[in-house]
Amino acid sequence: MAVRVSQSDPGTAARILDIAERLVQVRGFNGFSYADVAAELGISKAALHYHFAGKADLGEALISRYTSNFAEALASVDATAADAPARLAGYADLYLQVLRNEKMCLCGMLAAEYQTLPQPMREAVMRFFDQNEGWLEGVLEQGRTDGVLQFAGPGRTTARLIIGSLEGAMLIARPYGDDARFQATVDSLLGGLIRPAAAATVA
Amino acid sequence: MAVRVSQSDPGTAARILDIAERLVQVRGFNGFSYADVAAELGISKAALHYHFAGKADLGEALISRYTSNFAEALASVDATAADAPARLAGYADLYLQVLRNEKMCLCGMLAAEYQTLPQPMREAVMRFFDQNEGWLEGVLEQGRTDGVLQFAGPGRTTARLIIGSLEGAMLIARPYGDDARFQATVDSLLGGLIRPAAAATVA
DNA sequence: GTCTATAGGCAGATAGAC
DNA sequence: GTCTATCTGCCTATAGAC
Repeated sequence: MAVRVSQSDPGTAARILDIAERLVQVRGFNGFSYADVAAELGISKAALHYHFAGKADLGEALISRYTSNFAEALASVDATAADAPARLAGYADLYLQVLRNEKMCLCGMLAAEYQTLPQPMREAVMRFFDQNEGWLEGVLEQGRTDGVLQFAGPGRTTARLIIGSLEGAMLIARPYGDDARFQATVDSLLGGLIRPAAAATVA
Repeated sequence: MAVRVSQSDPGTAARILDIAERLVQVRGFNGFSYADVAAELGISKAALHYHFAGKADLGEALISRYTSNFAEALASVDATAADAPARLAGYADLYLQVLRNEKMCLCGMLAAEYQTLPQPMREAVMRFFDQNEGWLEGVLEQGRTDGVLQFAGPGRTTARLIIGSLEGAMLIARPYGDDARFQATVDSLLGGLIRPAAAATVA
């Protein structure tokens, strides 16, 4: 009694989030229901409401966890990629992995449905993109300073171009079920940012 | 009696399409209902079913008309823009006009909801993107031949980059309600395609 | 072409037993 | 924590009168 968890069973809550996350990434927030999650998890709809009072709460939790997980992935790229070009490639690879599972980026999907989302979810979606912009801006400016990247204007603008291009490339590649189409688009985009002289160094 | 229209009243059908189109572009295909359209048009839901038997039929008609209208807009750009750079700018401006009305591209929105769409709508969505790719490819290859555009690889790949980047930039700019953000992204994208020397004088 | 009325189903959510 | 049962509301769609 002295020591106890302050929340509901993390195992079940996490499993709910896993299922709901995939459903949103495939079908959208307006394209899945509590019944879908309940059926897949093998519990009742009412039990879901115990863990997440309403769909809006579930949605907030989804974005929050997704953003945290993405931050970890970015830290991992920082830790393993040697220079800015490699970090950009690692960033694009995060998107490719999502597309390979026939999913859309969670927040890209929610951006499409933005006008139908409750306010807390809206704010959380924007925070995700803000986080991505900030990380990319840092990589881009560092790369330019190091002389391995080339682009005009502020890094923030090119960061936004990269995010938008990757989200849009995912959006369109998914109907065609064509990962190669996505990869070719990415190569074309990032190829224009890498200084030719430095390109050989990347291997 | 000898002469009569072969279809339902085009006026009402067109008005239904106008309202439904905007609703889909703002809220998504899974985010609006017959009741929304009926209320806005001031008729009953049952009357809608007279013009469009089911939601799927309405959806097909929406994409079909949107694709036709877009083709006309592309022809207009061809007719008014003097060279490839101007045509690319005109193309991007079509997207900006949509974003200004706080809407997403109809087919960009439907691409997000792709997995929930009936098969005929899926095919129509892809045809829209195919049309865009074809037009852009022509503009790009012509511009490269004329020495006013520069890009590596096949025109088709850069065409896909442009479509994806514009769709993605719209997708993300809309939550922020920031047209300038979109425009800056577009400038950054297209700026990399225009040959510096050729921008001022040709040959 | 448009209406009212309604069918039949699924949505998100709650009450209360266990 | 999970259940069954149920509520209320909205959804797409249809029947039949006008």
